Amino acid sequence: MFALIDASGMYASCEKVFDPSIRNRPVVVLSNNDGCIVAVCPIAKKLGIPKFQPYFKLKPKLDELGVVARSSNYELYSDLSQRMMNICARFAPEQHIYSIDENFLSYGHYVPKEGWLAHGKEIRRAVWRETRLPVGVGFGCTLTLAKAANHASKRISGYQGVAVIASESERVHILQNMLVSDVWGIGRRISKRLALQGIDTAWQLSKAMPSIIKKDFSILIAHTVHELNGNQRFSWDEVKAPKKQIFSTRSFGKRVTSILDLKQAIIMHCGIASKKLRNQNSQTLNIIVFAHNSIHDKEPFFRRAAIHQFSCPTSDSGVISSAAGKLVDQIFKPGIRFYKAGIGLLEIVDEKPNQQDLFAVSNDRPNLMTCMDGINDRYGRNTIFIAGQGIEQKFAMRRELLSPRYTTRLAELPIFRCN
DNA sequence: TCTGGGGTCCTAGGACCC
DNA sequence: TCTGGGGTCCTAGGACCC
Repeated sequence: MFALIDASGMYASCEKVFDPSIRNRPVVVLSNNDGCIVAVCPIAKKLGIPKFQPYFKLKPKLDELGVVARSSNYELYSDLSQRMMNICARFAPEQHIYSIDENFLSYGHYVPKEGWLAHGKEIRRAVWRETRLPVGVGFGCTLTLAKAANHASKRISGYQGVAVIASESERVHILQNMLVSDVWGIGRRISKRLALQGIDTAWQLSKAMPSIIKKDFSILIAHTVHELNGNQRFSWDEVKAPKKQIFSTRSFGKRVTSILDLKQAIIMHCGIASKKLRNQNSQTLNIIVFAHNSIHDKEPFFRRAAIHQFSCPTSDSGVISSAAGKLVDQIFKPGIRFYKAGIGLLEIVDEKPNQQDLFAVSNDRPNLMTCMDGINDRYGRNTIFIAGQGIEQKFAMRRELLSPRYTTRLAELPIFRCN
């Protein structure tokens, strides 16, 4: 059995934890640079506020409806996320953290003596008691069914936060009440094409012939059909597998026109991406650096990218940054108002501690990296960093509606007055 | 005044090779 | 009468996720 646990409207819920004054109000959270709405609390959802729309376009409507908007406060969300993940991990032998607000649990053949429903309720209670985050819990014998049950736990009436697919009747009931576009792995495009074949619900998709689905769509969608029928195709090891590519990209708070600013941004991304690389015990054989202006600006679209191949695999922030810095010289063009830049590590390999190569000399300093990661894990990201990323970044993102970092900064601790 | 997210994986098609 | 291979690498774009 697998479980999928996720926090509903995670970012918006986090904002409510330490600010009682907005608990009963509609709240939305914005993406980087206050660009788009990326999280909507249940009250705002009922008002019909859509996700992934530019904030400035919706602002008049939000003001009219009295919706509270907040900038993304990642420091707060990642801290609460860690607490939530730690609590969930207590309930099963294995956990996979799928995103900041979602995690899978794998139970193997274990069956809780209180039953799955009671077990799910206990997880929900524990997370609520210890973090004040509302979570949905779904159980199923495949990852896709666990996802479906999780969806049902929040969207189908009668479940109140916990849904279990352990019997045929429950499977049928949930899949029949679920749109095909809500199935894990079925997005907007595919569901439109499925609709042309008369497939509108998850149940109808589960009844389709996998061989025909494979021919008309892809092997992945055919796997999904099997998974909906309780036949596992997406394995635990696969979802836990290390990433094959790692990207770090961001739009700037204001347009960047100087090569120094662009270099600082790129080197900052190298720090973020190489840390992710080390966290999964991998190394990379190459790096791509890219930057472009905005399609919304008046100038013609400009985008350039450059790739560097390393002579031997590396995960050293310094080695990666210095290669990236040279690539910036290749892609920079004076006069371009850069809107976004980033890097990608494209060819990722497993770390081999004692790899011998007579001709390629590694410049990696694993001890230094371990030390740097240790300090940053303990004292917070960017306690120490590669100097090339600059100390005061002029292009830093706009976050005009930022709430305090209640749980990670002493100076920003919440204070409640009792009368 | 101006403003438009971030990440991962896959595939089709072009360019090139023999 | 009509017909023409097979492989690798790279890139842009599509699709999905949250």
